Amino acid sequence: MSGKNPGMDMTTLSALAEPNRMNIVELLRDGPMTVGEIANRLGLRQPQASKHLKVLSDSGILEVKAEANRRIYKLRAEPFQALDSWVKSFQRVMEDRFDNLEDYLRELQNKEKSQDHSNG
Amino acid sequence: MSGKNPGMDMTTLSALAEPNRMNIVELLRDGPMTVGEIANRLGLRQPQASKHLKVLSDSGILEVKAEANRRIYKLRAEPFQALDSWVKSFQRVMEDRFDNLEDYLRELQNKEKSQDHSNG
DNA sequence: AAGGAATATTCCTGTCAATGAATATAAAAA
DNA sequence: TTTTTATATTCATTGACAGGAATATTCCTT
Repeated sequence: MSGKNPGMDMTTLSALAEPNRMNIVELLRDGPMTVGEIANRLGLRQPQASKHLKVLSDSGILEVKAEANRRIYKLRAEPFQALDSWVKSFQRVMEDRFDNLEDYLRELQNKEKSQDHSNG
Repeated sequence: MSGKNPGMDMTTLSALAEPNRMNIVELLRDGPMTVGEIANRLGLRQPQASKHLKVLSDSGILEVKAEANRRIYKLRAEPFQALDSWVKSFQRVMEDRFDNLEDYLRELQNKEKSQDHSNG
């Protein structure tokens, strides 16, 4: 219960941290697209495209709609919202304590003195 | 020149897409911290901590301040701003074409007809 | 029903990156 | 100057994961 909440879903990040997958995500800005179209536009082989799309779907970044033979992939809003709030929470923190570095240095100095080994 | 701008720096993402590094970043919400303190609090060995900190620094997520013996690491605002604008650009796009899926389906149908192989 | 198109899955292989252990470097303390 | 503290770096090992090739599956077309 002592919330050590990582907050951000790691699968989202690791899914995006791969060039081809990032390219897919960027491509899908243009709207929903079939596997074949994605593979063509990005110069990927169909199986690799499918694999990357699976990773992206599993992580919740994309969703699929089966249309007969085709599978149409499109972006999902949720993970981007999650990323957004995560980033914002950091921006807030950084505004506050923007440069407590000097405070921290003084803390360090004090600790030194409190555990002072010199015989005074 | 034909701007195929990935926009988002991949090193930022891949740096964050590793649990220990994410933990470090989360920990540094509390403010700047030395290597030893980070290692202790996260139960990491010092060398591993240093290595992860190097990755985070190289990617621009952290910056170091050398203070005598110690190295004090702290968060940098810039990569979070970059992430923020990247995410926002997506949110805008998704608001617009939120569900052009049906449009796309009709496009598909049309293409089928235009490249119709039946003898008319 | 047969053939073909679109997509997914499996298996293998190579590569990269995280880990552990040991060691190097730098500064502080004695 | 020797020792100790704090941190970085090197090297070898290992595990995860992306790519390639082949194949399975599903649906459409004829």
